Amino acid sequence: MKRTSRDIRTANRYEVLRQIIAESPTSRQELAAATGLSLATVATLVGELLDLGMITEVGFEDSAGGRPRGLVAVNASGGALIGVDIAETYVHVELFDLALNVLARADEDMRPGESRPEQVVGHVAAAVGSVVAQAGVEAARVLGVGVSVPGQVDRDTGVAEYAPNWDWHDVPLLDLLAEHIAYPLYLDNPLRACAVAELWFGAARGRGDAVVVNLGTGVGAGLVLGGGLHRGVSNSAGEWGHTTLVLDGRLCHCGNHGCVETYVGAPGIMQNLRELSPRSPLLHPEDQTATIDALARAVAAEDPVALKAVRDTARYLGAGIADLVNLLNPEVVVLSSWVAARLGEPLLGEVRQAVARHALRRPLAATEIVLSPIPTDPVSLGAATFALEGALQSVGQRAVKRTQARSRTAPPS
Amino acid sequence: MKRTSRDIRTANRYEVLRQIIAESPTSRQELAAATGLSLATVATLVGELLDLGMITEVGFEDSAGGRPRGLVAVNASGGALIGVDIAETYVHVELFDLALNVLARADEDMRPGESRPEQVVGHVAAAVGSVVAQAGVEAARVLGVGVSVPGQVDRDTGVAEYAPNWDWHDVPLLDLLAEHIAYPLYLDNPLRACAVAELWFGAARGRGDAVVVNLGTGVGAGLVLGGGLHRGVSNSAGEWGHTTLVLDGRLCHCGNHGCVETYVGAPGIMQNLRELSPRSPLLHPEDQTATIDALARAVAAEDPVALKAVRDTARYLGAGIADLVNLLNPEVVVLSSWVAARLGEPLLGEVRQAVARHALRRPLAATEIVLSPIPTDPVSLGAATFALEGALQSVGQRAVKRTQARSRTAPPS
DNA sequence: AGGGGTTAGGAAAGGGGCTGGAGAAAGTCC
DNA sequence: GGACTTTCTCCAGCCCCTTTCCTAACCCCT
Repeated sequence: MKRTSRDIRTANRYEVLRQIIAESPTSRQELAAATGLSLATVATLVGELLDLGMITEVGFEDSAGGRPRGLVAVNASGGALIGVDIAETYVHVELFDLALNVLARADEDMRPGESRPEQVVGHVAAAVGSVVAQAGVEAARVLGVGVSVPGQVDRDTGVAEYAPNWDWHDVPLLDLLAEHIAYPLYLDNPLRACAVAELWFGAARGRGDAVVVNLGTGVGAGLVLGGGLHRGVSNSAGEWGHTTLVLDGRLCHCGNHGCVETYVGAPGIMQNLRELSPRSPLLHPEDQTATIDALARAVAAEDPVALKAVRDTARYLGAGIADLVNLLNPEVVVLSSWVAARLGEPLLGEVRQAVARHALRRPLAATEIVLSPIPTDPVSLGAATFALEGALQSVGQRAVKRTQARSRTAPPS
Repeated sequence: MKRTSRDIRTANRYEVLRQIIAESPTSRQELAAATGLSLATVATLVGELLDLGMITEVGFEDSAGGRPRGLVAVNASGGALIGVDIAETYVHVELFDLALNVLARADEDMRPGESRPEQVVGHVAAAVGSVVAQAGVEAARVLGVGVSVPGQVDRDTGVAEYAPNWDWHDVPLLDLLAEHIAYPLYLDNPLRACAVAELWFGAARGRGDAVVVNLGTGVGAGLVLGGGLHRGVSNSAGEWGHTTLVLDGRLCHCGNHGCVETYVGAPGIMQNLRELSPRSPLLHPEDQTATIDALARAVAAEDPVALKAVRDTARYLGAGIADLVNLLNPEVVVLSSWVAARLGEPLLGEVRQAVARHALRRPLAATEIVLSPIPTDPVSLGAATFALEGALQSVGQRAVKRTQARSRTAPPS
C-alpha cells in the first residue's frame, strides 16, 4: 500500500534483470534505451547485479570508432532457483539456472486420498532433494524455492488458507516445508505463478496491463495491472473460473451453474465434445490429458467433429475473454497452461473471432490476444520467479560497499 | 507507466488534502497518524496547501499541558471547482467550493436531435457561465472545470473518441470547449468520475481496491486498483455494462444479447417490472426516472410486485457483482448513481444476498458492499475532483520559494 | 608509431523525496 | 517565574534518479 522510493529501485532492478535475461548478452546502453532509465542508473544497477553474481561481464561489442561497449550476460551458474508445482495428482519440481534453463526435473505422483499436508510436504521435499542432487548444485547456490499450491494462499504468513482439491483449511504449509527444506521459501498459487512467468519472460513483458488466462483442469485469470501483479485485498484476485457465463448452465463443483470453468476447463471441453458426439473415439473418459491430446491431433487432421468442438469451446472462451477485455482494457491477453499449449493456433484463431464478436470496438482494438510463448511448464517457472523476485528484493545497502570493492579489484582486461 | 519520486509526493499531497476535506478541522498530528507519513512530511505538505490557499489555520486545540496543536481546515472560499455532467438529454453543471459544497447549479436540457458537438458545447458554456455568475466568484478563483462525457475519452488530448449516444467519433471536445471557457479543462467519462468521487469523498476512501458499480440508464464499473483509478491501456476500462450475463438473453443496443445493462440499467429494471406485471401502474413507459421513483415508493410501501421486481433486479446484479468480487477481490463494492440512490437499502439487502449466493467464500468475506454515501450528483462531483487533482498535480518548485515568504510574513497570532 | 576523432562508462554534483532528531515555541501547572 | 510538556520547524542524513564532466578505450589516418 505505502509506496516508497525504494520500491522504485526494486522495480527498476527487476526491469533491468528481466531485460538482461530476455536478451543476453546486452550492453548498458541497450539496457538504458530499453528501460528508459538513465545510463548512470543502469550502470549502478548492473553493478549491483554483478556483485550479486547474477550477471557477468562477457566481453565487448565490436566498435566502429569508439570505446567498445561492455557486454553483460546472465551468469547462468551464478545461482539456482527451484519451482514447485503442486497439483491435485502430482508434484512437479524443476530446478533452473539463472538464465531460467531447466537443469533438472522431478515428479512425484500422488494417489487419490494422499491428501494430508504432511504427505504432500513429503513429496515436495523428496522432489526438491532430487533436483538438487541431479543438478549437482551446491546448497549455498540455491537462491530460493517457489511453491505453487492451488487455492487461496496467504503469501506473507505462508498459510494455504483454502485448497479445494483436498479441502485444506489454513494449513501452515510454509512452516511444514521449512522443516524439510533449508532454502528460502515463497508460496503462492498457480494462477499468479503463470502471470508472473508471463510478466518476466512471456507475452506480458513490458506491458502495463495484461490478463493471463489459465486453461487447465481449472480455469483462472492472472491479472497484471499497472505493471505488477494484482493480488486483491486477500490475495485471491483472478478467480475467473467461476464467473457465470451461462445462467442456469452446467453444474459446477463450486455449487453454482454455468461457470466459465465448466465450459472451457479440460473437463468442460470434454463435455463439449461429448455433447457433439457422445461416442467420439477422441474421448478418454478418465484421462483429460489424453483427450485433449487426441483432440489436438484430430484438429490438425481437420477432423470436423474436433474442429467443431474447438469452435464451441472458443465461443464460450471468447465470450468470457471479451468481458475481461471490456472490463480491464488490457494490452494483451495471454492464453496459458497446458490446454492452451496443446490446442494452440486453432484455438487461438477461433477465440480471436469469438472475442471480436463480443467485445466493444475500442477496447478490442487496443488488445492483442496471443498464446503463451513459454515453452516449459509455466507454473514451475513462475514459482521459481517468485524465488528470483525474493532474492532481488532484499539487496539493500550491503551491495553498495561491495561495489567499491569490485571497482578496486578487477579492471577489465 | 514510469514512476518517479515526484509521483509519491503527488500521491501524498492528494492523501493529505483528502484527509483534511474529510475531517475539517484537523491537526498535523492527526494527519500524520491517518496517512502514515512522518510529521515532517505532513508539515511541509500542509505548508504547501496553505500557500496555495486551499486550507487555512483555524485556531488551536485545547492543550492539557503542552503546546496546543494548530488546527487546519479547508479554506472553502480559497477556490472554486466546476463539474460538468454531460448526458444524453441534459447538461448538468455544479460549482463547488473547496469543501466540495455546492454553491451553484445549472441545467440545460437538450432536445433529441441536438447532438452536434457545437450545440453541446454551447450548452456547457452557457451553464458554466451561469454557475460562475450565480456563485459570484471571481474568474481567477476558478481552479478548473472537469467535464464528464459518456463514452470513450482520451483524457490527454481531450478528444471524445466515441460517444454512443450521438455517434460522435474523435470529437476534439476539449479544444471546442476551450474556445468558450477560459478555465483549465479536464475531460473524462462518468464512470471514472463516479469512481474518483468515491475515492476522494465516498466509500472507497483509503481503500486499496474498490469497485464502483454505476447504476444509471447505462451501467459500468469504475475500478480503483492499488489506491488509484485503473484506466486500462486506452482509458476505457470499466465497461462492465456489456458483460454477458445471460447467454442469448435480452437484446442490447450494443448488438449482443444478455448484457448486464439490459437487466440492471434503468430500462432493464423497467423490463423486469414489465415482465412481472405488464400493466403495472408503476410503469411510466417514457420516463425512466418516474418509473424508478414509483418503484422505490412502492417498495417502501411493501408492494409485493415492486419487491419482486427489486429482488429480480438484485438477482441479476448480484450475479454480476459476484463475478467482479471473484475476479478482483476488492475491499469494497460501492453501488452508485441515481438508480442505486433511489432504490437504496432494499436493493442493497437483496444484492448482498444474491452476491453471497454466487461469490466464492474467501473473496466474499473480504468484501463489503455498500451504497454510495455521496448525497449529491456523483458525476459532477467526480468531474470537479478531476479539476482538483489537476490543480494539485503541478505544485512544483514555486511553492517552495513561497513557503519561505510565508514563514517570514505571518506568524500565528 | 603516434595523434585525432568518437564512444563508453565512472564519479561527482544536483534535484526531489522522506525521516529522525535538535531546538525553538507555546502552552499548563506549581 | 520556573519546571514540565507538547508541538512544530529546521536541518542533517539517506535514498532515489539524472545531468554533466572527464577519463578510458578504441578506430582510423597520417
